[in-house]
Amino acid sequence: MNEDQIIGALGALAQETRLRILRYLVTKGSDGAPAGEIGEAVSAASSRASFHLSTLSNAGLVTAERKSRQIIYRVDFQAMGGMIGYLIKDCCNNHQDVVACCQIPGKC
Amino acid sequence: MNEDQIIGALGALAQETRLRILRYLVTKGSDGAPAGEIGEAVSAASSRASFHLSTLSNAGLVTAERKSRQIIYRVDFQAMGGMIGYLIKDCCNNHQDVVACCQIPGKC
DNA sequence: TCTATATTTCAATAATACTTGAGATATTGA
DNA sequence: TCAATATCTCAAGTATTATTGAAATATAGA
Repeated sequence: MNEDQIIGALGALAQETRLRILRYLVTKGSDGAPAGEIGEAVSAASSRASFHLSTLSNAGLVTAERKSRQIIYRVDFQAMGGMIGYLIKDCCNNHQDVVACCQIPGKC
Repeated sequence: MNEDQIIGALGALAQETRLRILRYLVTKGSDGAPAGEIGEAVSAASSRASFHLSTLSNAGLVTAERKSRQIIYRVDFQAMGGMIGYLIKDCCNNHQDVVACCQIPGKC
């Protein structure tokens, strides 16, 4: 992941509706969820949900797969891991305070 | 860390100049660096550096301490860890693909 | 083919964020 | 107190992003 991708991914998550969409999709795991259900879950009209879903998709954090009339969105956990790994390693240089927060359950 | 704080922190990092400032400050560790030096390091005029530094500071990701005429900025590694820990735990629910990226050196 | 469903795209508007340069504030030392 | 240094604040202009509702596209089934 390069700097532009990281900035895109961080920017994609730095928005209330999109962060909620991502968290909702995390609960759905590999099943994912269709756009309509996602919009309802985060109380967003269809065009608004679509806009935010494509922002997340452009940032590479979610995938989209058409299944008949619906489009199923899923979290790309590898991409999330890539972004978070970049923050820990490249950005924070594995600083012990950061690593501790990420490894010790209940800490931070 | 609550949702608003996370969004603030993510938004603060989702900008080229600020991400570079943070990375520069990481290399400076607990010594930190004064605003002028930071601005020079990222090729930003003083008012621009000041704007981005206060954005990072408002987000809680860096601290500011006046030392005579200079203001020394430092990364708040605990805050960085808090943000990253939130992403791993609360947001991604400790999904194995995410955790693997963060723990296995060289992975992702 | 017609109709209903699911989602996206578009245009207009509103809200936020970024950059620039000028001027203000804080601190130090002569 | 005065001048120099370091940084911040402000206002104006520009750019980017978000919201809304209407219209377009894609798919499925009668």
